[in-house]
Amino acid sequence: MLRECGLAHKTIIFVLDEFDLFTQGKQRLLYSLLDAMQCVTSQAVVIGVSCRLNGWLKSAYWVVERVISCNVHRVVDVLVDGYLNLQVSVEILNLFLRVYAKNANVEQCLLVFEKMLRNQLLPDVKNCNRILRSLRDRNMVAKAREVYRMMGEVGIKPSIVTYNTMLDSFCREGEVQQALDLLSEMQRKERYPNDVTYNILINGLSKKGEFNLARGLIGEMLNKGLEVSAYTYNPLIYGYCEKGMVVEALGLGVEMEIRGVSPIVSTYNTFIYALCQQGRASEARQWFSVMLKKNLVPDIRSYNTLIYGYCRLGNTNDAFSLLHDLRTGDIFPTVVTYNTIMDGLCGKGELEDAMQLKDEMTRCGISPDVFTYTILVHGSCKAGNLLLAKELFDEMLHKGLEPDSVAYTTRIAGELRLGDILKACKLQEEMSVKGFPPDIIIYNVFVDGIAKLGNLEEATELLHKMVGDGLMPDHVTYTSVIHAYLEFGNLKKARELFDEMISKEISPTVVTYTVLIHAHAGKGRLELAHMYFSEMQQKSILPNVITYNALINGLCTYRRINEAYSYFAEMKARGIGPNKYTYTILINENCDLGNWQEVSRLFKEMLDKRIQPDSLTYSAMLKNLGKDCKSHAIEYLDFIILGDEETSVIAAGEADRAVMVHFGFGPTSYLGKHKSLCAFPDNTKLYCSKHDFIRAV
DNA sequence: TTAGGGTTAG
Repeated sequence: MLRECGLAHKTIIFVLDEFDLFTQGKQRLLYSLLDAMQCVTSQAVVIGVSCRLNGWLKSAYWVVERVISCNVHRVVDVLVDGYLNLQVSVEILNLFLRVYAKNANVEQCLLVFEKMLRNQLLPDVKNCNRILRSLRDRNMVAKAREVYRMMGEVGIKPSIVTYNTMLDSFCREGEVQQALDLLSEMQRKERYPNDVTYNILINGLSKKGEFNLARGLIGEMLNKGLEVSAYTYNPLIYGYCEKGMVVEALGLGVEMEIRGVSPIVSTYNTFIYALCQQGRASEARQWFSVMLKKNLVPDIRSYNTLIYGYCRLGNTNDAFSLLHDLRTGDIFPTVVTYNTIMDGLCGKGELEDAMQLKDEMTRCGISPDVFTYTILVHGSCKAGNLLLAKELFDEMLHKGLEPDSVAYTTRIAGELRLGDILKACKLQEEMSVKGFPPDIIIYNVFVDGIAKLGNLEEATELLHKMVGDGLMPDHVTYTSVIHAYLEFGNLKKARELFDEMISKEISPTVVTYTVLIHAHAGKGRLELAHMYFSEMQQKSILPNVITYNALINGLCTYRRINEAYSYFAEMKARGIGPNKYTYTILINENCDLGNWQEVSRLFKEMLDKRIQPDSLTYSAMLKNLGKDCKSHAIEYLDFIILGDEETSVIAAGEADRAVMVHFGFGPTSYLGKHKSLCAFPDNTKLYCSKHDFIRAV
């Protein structure tokens, strides 16, 4: 049964018989023995080792796991001191290394490793690799290098796994050159790289943006007849996507298929994420379908990513329908799923719906986390409901959730928006105490907040003072102050700050140029606006839809509509899609000019492009209608409303207000079921579906 | 390899 097998000083070593070990009674005995002996004497140690030849390691592993879970670490000392047969000691110590590595206890791993080496006991290379992997996962590359060196010194021959782990460590640190050096060393030692080696290097190179070198390695793999898999292509695809090079990424997808390499779920998830980030949710959805056609099962990440894509576009309806889809499958939504939709709702100003979703997730057993609260605090601030923001922040604290720097920053930005600089400063001090020293973002929040409140000099001072905290103002800091000066009408001072920014070699961005163009064009300084517009392009800073809108708006304001139209054409030609702002600006101008046919054409064009007009678009169209005409429109509205159960609650007399209430609700479904909306003074008709019309009015 | 904080337009 229980055999005493060695007694030295106060140390007792027992060996358990395999048969007994697996009976429940014996397991209990072992536990109580461990407990008891630990209480009686700290040096009392139990090691159960099955001495049967078949499967003895498994049983011993089981015992070592228990010994470790009972914190009887001193067993190691007994073993290295040589109380047991050397061979058995090494085997058991290897088990300790294995269990410690499995428990991610790097400190104990290193301790055992070093003790073994000091006593000329050589650990198995597999366990050395386990230690190296733990160190890699903790980004302890220097220590990993030391272990690797010690292995060499005592003559533990590295395996291919050793090399691959070290290569991965170097790559994760961004030390691709060191990785390549090690590759040469491998080849010198005739340790030939395998597919994993190449995959790791391709990953490292892709992260550095060295796409051509990475692609070259794929070529090398093929030449050597090594297996090229999705794990080879994924890092490269991910690297391209991260740089926004979706065309190249998708091209690699095609290349994979040609070479007979099957993409896996994560490959498609990468495509989906990249497309969603660029606002191309419909294309992302197509990849989702491709995945299904290939009998691959989308995971929660696929769903979360696509939901994110829809939310980015403000399309929360499709996001909700995906939430429903995944529930009907075997996949369960996570806190990320809910947070994503809640952020989408907040972005549209639908705070109440977001709050409801918070209740719903709680009912489903998913606890709101710091992200959830930050999203809602941000949403409440945006909606101007600072009281709710405070309540939510406090609720987060009461639940024992620790706000991180993002949560604090969000709250501070809210206080500043409402003008409470003192409260903002207090929160910032609290943040510092909690170990979040001011970063560039918190400075930018203060600079922008203070500037927007009209304290321009104070903001400028803060911009110059942050250097004292070791933080350099960046393009956002300068853009904020420049923007504030422009808004308060001091164009000259704004231009001076812009020059200062350039002289400090802080590169302006499209946002910087856009605020300058917007202000100058809006104030009739069209030549300067044009100057900035061409200057940015000389610097390869590409204008976006907002830049064009700023220009078009200025040109319209100063009745230079032909030039406005030529920019309108230019942006389309450059693939920059006009949005609801662009159309509203042009519709507004054409209404002022009485070009009703053009208004009608523009309105139809935007609906055709599935761009949802909002209250300002409709106000622009309705503002110049004669009273008769307006009442005609409202009569028509009544006619439609009366036939519609859902909206019939709106009293006919309140139709005008109802118009405003229903503006901007959800996506327009322009189904081509035309009905006339209203007639302009020259009898031009505006057409849209009944559905749109109700939304509009 | 999915979610949150800072600068832009009607």
